[in-house]
Amino acid sequence: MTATEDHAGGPGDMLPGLRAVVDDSRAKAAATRTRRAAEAQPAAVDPVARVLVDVQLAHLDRPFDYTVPASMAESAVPGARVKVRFAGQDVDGFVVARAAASEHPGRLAPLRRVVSAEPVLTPEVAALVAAVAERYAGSRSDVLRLAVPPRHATTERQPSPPAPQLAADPPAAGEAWSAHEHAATFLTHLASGGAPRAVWNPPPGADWPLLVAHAAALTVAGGRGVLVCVPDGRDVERVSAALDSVLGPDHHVALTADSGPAQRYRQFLRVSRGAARVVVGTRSAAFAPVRDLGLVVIWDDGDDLHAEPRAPYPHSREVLLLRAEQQGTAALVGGFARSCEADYLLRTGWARPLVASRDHVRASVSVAVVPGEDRAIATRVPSAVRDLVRSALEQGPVLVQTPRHGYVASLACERCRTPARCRVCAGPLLLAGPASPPHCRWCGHQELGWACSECGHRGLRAPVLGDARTAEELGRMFPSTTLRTSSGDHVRSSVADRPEIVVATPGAEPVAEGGYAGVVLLDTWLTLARADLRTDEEALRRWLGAAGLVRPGGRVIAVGDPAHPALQALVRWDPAGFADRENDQRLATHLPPAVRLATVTGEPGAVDDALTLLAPPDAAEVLGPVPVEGAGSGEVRLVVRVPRALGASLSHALGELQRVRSARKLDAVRVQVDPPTL
DNA sequence: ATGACCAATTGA
DNA sequence: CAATTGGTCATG
Repeated sequence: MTATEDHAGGPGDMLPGLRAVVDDSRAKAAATRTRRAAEAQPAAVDPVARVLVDVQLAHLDRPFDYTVPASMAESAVPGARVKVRFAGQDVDGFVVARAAASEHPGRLAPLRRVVSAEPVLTPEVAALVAAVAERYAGSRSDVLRLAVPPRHATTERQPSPPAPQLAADPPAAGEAWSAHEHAATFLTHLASGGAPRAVWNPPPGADWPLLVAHAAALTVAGGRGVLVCVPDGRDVERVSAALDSVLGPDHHVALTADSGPAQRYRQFLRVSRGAARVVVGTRSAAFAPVRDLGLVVIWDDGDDLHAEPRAPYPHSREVLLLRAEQQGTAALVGGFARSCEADYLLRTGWARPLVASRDHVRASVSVAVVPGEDRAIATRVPSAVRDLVRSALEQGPVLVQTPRHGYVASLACERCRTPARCRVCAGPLLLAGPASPPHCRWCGHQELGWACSECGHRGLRAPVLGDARTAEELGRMFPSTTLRTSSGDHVRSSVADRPEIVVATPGAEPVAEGGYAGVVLLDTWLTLARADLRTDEEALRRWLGAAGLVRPGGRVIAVGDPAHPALQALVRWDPAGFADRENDQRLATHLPPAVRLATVTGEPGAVDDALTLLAPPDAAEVLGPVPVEGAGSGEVRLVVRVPRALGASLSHALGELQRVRSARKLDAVRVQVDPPTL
């Protein structure tokens, strides 16, 4: 409507209803004019907003300046979500800072809209996101997606109830930690606001969630916040319960992937608003905006669940260590096992060991290894194991750990034991389930009418079986004992203190109230049979994880080769010595963590371009490109490694590669720094 | 990415 | 000589 039309007829000519509409539209037009004017008018104080725009392109991964309209002066705070015009499009972004002036020589565009004045990206987390992006040669926008959960407007409108008052007297942490040498020093520093850093290996049977809760309570009593990262939801539950028992209810939040968007955002806001000072969660929690962070804890850092599967694939341990460094916090890198990376922290002097004395460990558990009996005998349970189970059942529950289905080695002829091989490619045959035909592990060919190449027999046997068959076998051996299984999609979180047998796959072991009277580790040779860099480290981690659930004075028995170094480390309960020796080997063979290693994967042409663009440090070793293993993707992979001290320059070179590649519109390649497997 | 801009190339 | 295409550059 134009001004002329506006005044075309007198108001008296109009019907009352129509007149109201016109008045209303006039008022709206006026309001629009004033709003436009206000927008054109920049804010009186700090009229420049530095904005991180959510754009995928690597070379645009830096802040851009916008003017802050006066109307947004109060709401466009650092950390707020905004919409801005960028390269002709409306894109999302975060305000990372406000400034009095801009370095940018051209005209600045105004912020389009403040989506929410809630400061969800704190300066500390923004700095962490930048460091993680740099470390993993990724973009900040990718890391931001991992760090800040999606907004939930309804939830945001609700206030976050503050945590109740702390009990005046936090329970004695020193007593809980008394089995550990040097614990008093560590805890004293922690309580007084210091930043002690430790690699922590509790003795078998230790109630580690309770120890974490005590360390957290000391930190909170000293006026600082705590962040705990654990591998999975069950561990979150355990630590959560321990925190409730030590701190009282409502002092912490639990962040897990499987809560819905509203619940997730509510918990996030409780943290960012300072209503809760302690956070426990799975890997995404590593970015939680805990106020005045004083302590970071990672439990079982060797578990591959800590490795983020989305670009740029950061590992919780590295995120937390970067954070401890940036924010000057204390750190606890804990687990029954000691990862090579944790051992490296001790070698460089970055952290100190926090472990129980040998005497205490010896008194806590006895571990034995027995060789497997003749495989022709149709049982996997040697008599020594049977005896241990029988006597342990008189005291309480018994845990039996059995390798997963996925680890089943090749099938063999039922009669002559000749390994069954694929007729197409001679790969090993596997059984996916009881009803499906055997298939080849290499080419996937389904073998319908298999017959043994040696004797012509048509029956197959699996030399090693999954948890269901193990349970069956044990059921026949102990017919009057209750038998439970925990694996795959029916994971049990705990079992009562009753004489029963619990068969579980690695990582799915239930906790026993009061601990297991006995722990049995079956088929250890199978876990060791995988061909991977970390096979031995991973095998020992799994065994220690199960054996750690034993009660003080309980017994552990493993079936396998007593001469194997990993099993010897188990018998001596020596995660430290094992990690140390393993790291010596890594050093000699130029493998992580002694070196920093990265891969570049993609189409052959794209990887070729990347290779010419990459300017790695002089000492870098470039291997490949070689075709990626696994059925015909056609992709190739480049491996680049440098001495550990040059890790940062390698990361930087790879980041630069991605920026140049993206600016020149070359085909994408996937860069992975510290890939968990190779 | 997307759009702007410039230069070289093509067609009448 | 204009129209078209391809490359480079910036994005606030």
